[in-house]
Amino acid sequence: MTQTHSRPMPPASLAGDAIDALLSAHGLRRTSAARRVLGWLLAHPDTTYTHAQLQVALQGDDALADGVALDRVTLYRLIDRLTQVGLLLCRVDSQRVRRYQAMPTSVHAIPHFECQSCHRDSPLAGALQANALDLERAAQTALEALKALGYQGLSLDFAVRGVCADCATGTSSLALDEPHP
Amino acid sequence: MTQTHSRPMPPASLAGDAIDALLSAHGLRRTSAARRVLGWLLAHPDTTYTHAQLQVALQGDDALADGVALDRVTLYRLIDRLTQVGLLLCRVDSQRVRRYQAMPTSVHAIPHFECQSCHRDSPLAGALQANALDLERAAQTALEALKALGYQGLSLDFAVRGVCADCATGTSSLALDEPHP
DNA sequence: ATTCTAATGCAACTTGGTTGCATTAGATGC
DNA sequence: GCATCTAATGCAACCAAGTTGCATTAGAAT
Repeated sequence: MTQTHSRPMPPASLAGDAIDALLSAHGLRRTSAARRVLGWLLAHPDTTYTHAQLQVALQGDDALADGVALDRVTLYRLIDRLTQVGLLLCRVDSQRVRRYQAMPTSVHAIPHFECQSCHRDSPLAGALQANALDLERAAQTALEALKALGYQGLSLDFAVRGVCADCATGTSSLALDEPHP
Repeated sequence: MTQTHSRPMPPASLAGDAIDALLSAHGLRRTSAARRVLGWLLAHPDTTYTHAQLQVALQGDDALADGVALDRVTLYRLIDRLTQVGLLLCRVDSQRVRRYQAMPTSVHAIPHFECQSCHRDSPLAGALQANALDLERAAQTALEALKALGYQGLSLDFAVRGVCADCATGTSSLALDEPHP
C-alpha cells in the first residue's frame, strides 16, 4: 500500500529506506519501533503530538505494526533519543506537556499567544501575522550565527503571554467566574 | 524594619499599602498569604521562581510571616489567582516546570536557547543579543495591536530550540554518552 | 555464527499539580 | 461593632506525566 488511501494520509513523505537512512545516519538502530515513530511523524509534519497522542496514533497505524501498541516507557525513551539526536522537535505547551514533531527543514516561527487565564494557545492572527514576518527575517540572522557555531536542528518559537481579551474583561475587579476551558 | 538589611535584599520595591492596593484593584482579598507572595515577587522582579522555590523563599522571609510555611496547595491556588488576574507572569521552562515572576512593567524579551539534548536553557549571547533588539522592535508593534484588542499584561518570549554545539559534536553517528546535566 | 550492546518491556516509583471538603478570616451591609 | 456571606486556607487523598531499575530481546559488528 502506497497511495491508495483516501483519508487523512499526507503523501507518505518518505519511503522506509529513507527513514532507515536517517536513523543510522544519526547513530540509531533501525528498529521497528523507531521506524514506526519517525515514519509517522515525518508523514504528519504539521502536527505536534503528545506522548499519549502518538501512542494511540501508532496503535491505529497497522501498516507497519502488527497492531500491537508499543510500551509506554519504550516510547518515552525512543522519543528522547530521536529528540536528542535532532530528528524531532520538542516544545512544552502551556499545559506543560511535551509536544513533538518531526524537525522541520525550514525554520518557521509561528507566533502564538498563550493566555494565562484560560490556558488557550492561539496563533497570532491577521496584522500580527504580517508583523511576524519581520520578526522571522530578523531572527534568520541569529540562526545563521548559531549554525555557524555548530548548533543543530534549530527552530524558532515566538510566544506572547498574558491575559486574553475575553478573560481580561471578566477579571479586573469583577469576579472571575467563567475561566472558559 | 525597612532597609537596615545588608544582604541580597532588593530595594523593597513597594510598601505594604501599594501591595494591598494592587490586590484589591484586581479583585483579590488582601490576605497575609497574598501579601507575602506578591510582596516577595515584586521585591525580586528579575528572578523566576518555581512553586517549590517560592515556598522555601517565603519560609525564610520572616518579616511578614510568623515563620510558618504556607500550605503547598494554598500556594498553588494563590499563585493561580495572581496569574489569572495578570499580576504574575508564568512561563513553563524546558524542564516543564512552571516559573513565576511579577508581571514586568516593560515588555522585554530575553531571547534564549533551549538544548533538546542537555536541556540547558541559556540566554543568547553577544552578537545574537544585538540581533534580538531588532526582534523586540518588530514585536513592539504586534504588542500594541494586542493591547488595543483588550489583551493584558503582555510579555514576549523568544526561544530557539535545537541541539547545542556541545551536544551536537558528541551525537551525530557517535554515541551520546555524556548528556551533560 | 558469535558476540556485544542498543533497545525493549514490565513494575515500581517520583514529581508537579489537582480535587473535595470542612474551616477560617476578609469584605460588606446593617 | 456585629452579623453575614463567601473568598481563601489547610489537610488528605488523588492523578497524570515522566523516570528508574532490571531482566530480556534483537540490531550491528566481528
